[in-house]
Amino acid sequence: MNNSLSILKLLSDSSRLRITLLLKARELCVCQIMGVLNISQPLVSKNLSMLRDAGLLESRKEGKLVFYSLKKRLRQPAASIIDAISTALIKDKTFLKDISSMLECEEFQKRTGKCGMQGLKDFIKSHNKN
Amino acid sequence: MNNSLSILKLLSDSSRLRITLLLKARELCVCQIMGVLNISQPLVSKNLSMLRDAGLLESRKEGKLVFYSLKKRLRQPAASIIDAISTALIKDKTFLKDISSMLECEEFQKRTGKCGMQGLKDFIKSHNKN
DNA sequence: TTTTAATATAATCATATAATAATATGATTA
DNA sequence: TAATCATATTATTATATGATTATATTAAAA
Repeated sequence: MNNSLSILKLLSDSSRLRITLLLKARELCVCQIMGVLNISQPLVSKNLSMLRDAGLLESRKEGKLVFYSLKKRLRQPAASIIDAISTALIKDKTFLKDISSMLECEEFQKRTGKCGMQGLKDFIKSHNKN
Repeated sequence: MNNSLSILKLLSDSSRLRITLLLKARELCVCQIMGVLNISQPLVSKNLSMLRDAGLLESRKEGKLVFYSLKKRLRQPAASIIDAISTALIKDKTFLKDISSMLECEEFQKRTGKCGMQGLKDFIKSHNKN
């Protein structure tokens, strides 16, 4: 029961749930996540390591960057819970905005060729105003 | 997203998850729940009203007693999350013990003919020692 | 080899929440 | 009607947790 409880507790936080749903769609590095969610870097790092410690995420280093992704084969009940939520949130406003911001991020990075935390944040901010 | 988050937060508490799983199996009154889980009456009442306010439970009065049960047709993602967890916990030690205590409660109440909070607690306590 | 960029960790603060104790309400029974 | 039982609510305390600031680490670039 403790395992189920800790999964539920992890996902019951807004930042961690949004991160989880983003990483279900695509592998992302820390700076991309903070750009998309517009939350501080330490908070992103802390939440990522909590999710990784619980066995939900895996990570790989690429130079300065650390890329995180949702594990392909999760244990139960994590797999079913995440499926249920992502199904329920398919048309959720916050989720759709996050995904949209993520795609904009990618485009931005292809153009600039680097992660660019501050530039990324500014980019997202100006994008969200429209 | 807020709805999903509040469901997750509600179920991420040990007492509330155990109550939810019990009520998935059977309708119970407040005193039965406190007897089975061995937690205080105010805590049971508070958690029950939180779960009911979130739309997970329904209740009916019968004299002094208030019986609670899990709604038959829950909304998503609550329905799928609860299904996932109860499936994952089918052989969970705590869950099985709770179910077993619940059945003992029933038998006790059939014999005595009343809810008998204190007697119930003592009964469960002595039962758990064996 | 100094910088700078990206990430992680530590310390702190503020808020939220679980749990308990005390009290109130409402319904049955003596 | 007084007493008791079952439940609900309120107040309070203790703990947990989210968020921020500051600092450390690691790697690339100047």
